[in-house]
Amino acid sequence: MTTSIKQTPQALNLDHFFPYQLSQLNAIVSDAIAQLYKGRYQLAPFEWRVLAVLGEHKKLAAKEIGQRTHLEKMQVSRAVAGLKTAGLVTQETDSEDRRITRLQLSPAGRDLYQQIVPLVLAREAFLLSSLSDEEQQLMRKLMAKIAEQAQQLNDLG
Amino acid sequence: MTTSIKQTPQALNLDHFFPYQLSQLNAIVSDAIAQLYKGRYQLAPFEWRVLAVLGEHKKLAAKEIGQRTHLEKMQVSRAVAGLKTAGLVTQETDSEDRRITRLQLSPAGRDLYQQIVPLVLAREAFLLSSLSDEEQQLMRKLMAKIAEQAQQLNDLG
DNA sequence: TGACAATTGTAACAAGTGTTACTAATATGG
DNA sequence: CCATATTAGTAACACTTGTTACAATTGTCA
Repeated sequence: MTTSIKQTPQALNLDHFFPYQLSQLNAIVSDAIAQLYKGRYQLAPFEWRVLAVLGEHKKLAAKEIGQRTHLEKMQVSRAVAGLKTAGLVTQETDSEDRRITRLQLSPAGRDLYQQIVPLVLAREAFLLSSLSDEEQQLMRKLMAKIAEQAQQLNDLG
Repeated sequence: MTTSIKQTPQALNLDHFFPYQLSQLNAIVSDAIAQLYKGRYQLAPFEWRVLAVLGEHKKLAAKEIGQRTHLEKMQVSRAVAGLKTAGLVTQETDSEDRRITRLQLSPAGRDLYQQIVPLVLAREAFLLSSLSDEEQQLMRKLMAKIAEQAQQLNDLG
């Protein structure tokens, strides 16, 4: 729209550069959430994500987990390995297609999930608590708009 | 504010979880920018960031670069090593304090900087182009608010 | 001064992540 | 059916990143 061509030599100030601001925000928000599962429950970020989807859906195949978490299958494999070692998930091969392994939370995993989820949601609420409901709505809307633009660029290669 | 205590078992849906949305947005926005310096100029993300601050300020110490880019000193060291190998920065030890090495862009580095900056700023503009000026202002304001909340959490440990 | 602490930057190692290759199982199609 | 292709998941390798330890230089205070 407003593609005004400037003659002045363009300068870049990182602190005012949107993608940089975004990555900084993401870093501290991620840290704020990671605190909850890292120290207390010894989970890695990907493990936490896998645990989260297994909490909502029981008996998922590894591939399905990957789709829901947007993780590569290898990342899922490693996260599952960690969670199995910790005794948080159980694995059984599908009886109809033995290539597939069905995963679900163990009782311990479910306990942990039910402990963490309220903490995590409370943090999310705290993070957003200085925004009004309208502002929260708007924030998500604006994020979606920007995501759409970025996706366009990435789709080109 | 609206901290209503719910009795219903809380559920977590990743796709509606704000920190997750944020990390997804950051990922695609980062990719959209990285395209510009990765393929064409063979720069790593940290190298690009170091280049960016050296473009605005000449003759910085490695430590100062770290402060401005929010990178660890080791990350700076490696980025600088890469940039030196590529002939984009020059290094000389400070005459007053020989622990310090003063860094600045080489002519080639400055050329590259001046090529990349317009591209990068144009992408930033495109990313934000579906937002009105007011929305852009608001977006930054909301991001700052959330960052403040998150920082609070992280400062506690 | 001169011994000890602090600072700057890098090297060396550990840990994590991505990429490719592979095994096991199932689908396809001549 | 049997050879080939495809799919699910993992192992093995290379590469990146983080952590710790260190050498070199300067500051500090008895």
